[in-house]
Amino acid sequence: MSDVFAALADQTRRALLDRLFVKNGQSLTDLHHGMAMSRQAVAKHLHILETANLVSVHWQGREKLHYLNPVPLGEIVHRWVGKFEDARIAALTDFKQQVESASKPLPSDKPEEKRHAHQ
Amino acid sequence: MSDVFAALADQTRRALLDRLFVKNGQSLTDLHHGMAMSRQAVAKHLHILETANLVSVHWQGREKLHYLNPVPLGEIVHRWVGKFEDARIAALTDFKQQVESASKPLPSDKPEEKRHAHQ
DNA sequence: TTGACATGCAACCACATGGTTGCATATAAG
DNA sequence: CTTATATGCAACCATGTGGTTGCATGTCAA
Repeated sequence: MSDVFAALADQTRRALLDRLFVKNGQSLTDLHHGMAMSRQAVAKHLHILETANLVSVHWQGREKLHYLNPVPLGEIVHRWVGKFEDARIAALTDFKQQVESASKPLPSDKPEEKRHAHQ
Repeated sequence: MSDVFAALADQTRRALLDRLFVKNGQSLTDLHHGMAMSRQAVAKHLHILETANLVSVHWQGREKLHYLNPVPLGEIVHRWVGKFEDARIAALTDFKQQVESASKPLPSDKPEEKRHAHQ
């Protein structure tokens, strides 16, 4: 779970996933091509994606082909994000209720970055 | 974008979001209560969530109340998950095509963790 | 068999991250 | 006014992370 989010937190790894979107089943050398870092750095990123189960691997002779694995994202993230999605409307309503019941005028209809006297 | 994923990559921060999910609009002290770390550590985490726009803030006297902001999650993550979702079927098809065109028998109908002679 | 190619492993390094403590400041309460 | 409360800021520290380089190993092609 943390693995998936952590894997996605890196720009390079998202770029690798993007490249696999465009063309699935690429080797390390393929994916390294055009990247501004060493092959080993790319290999490390791919291993992280593999561990997070976002990429599956298939050996073919001396080449290790990388494939997108969309399943864990669909399962795990959807469940998490879904939770918040459901709360989307409720959150706004709750905010109004809570702030109004605290007898303070509403500065906006959404909890924005209203800086107070502090800092 | 990276901010959102990075913010979610930490267990403590997800726990904080969970607590705000249960009860929205809590102060730092509220959220610190029961956590096995210093108040300042919690404050740092909250600031990261604030920066990632996952939490909005509203000052009320000397209290800083924290509110869930589900919008960026909905927008950014959904877009990414959707991308994977769309590629779900395509990935399987692509894999079959590519492996078969490489004149190798298909070991399974999905690119699983088939370990080869390596390692 | 020999050489080129694709990958893996390990040591190392700079910087980011998550945590601490101490102290300062603003607000509420007596 | 004084004191307690809620938060912020800054220095500091251990560990994790993203990158490097060098070398070893497995596989394909002459």
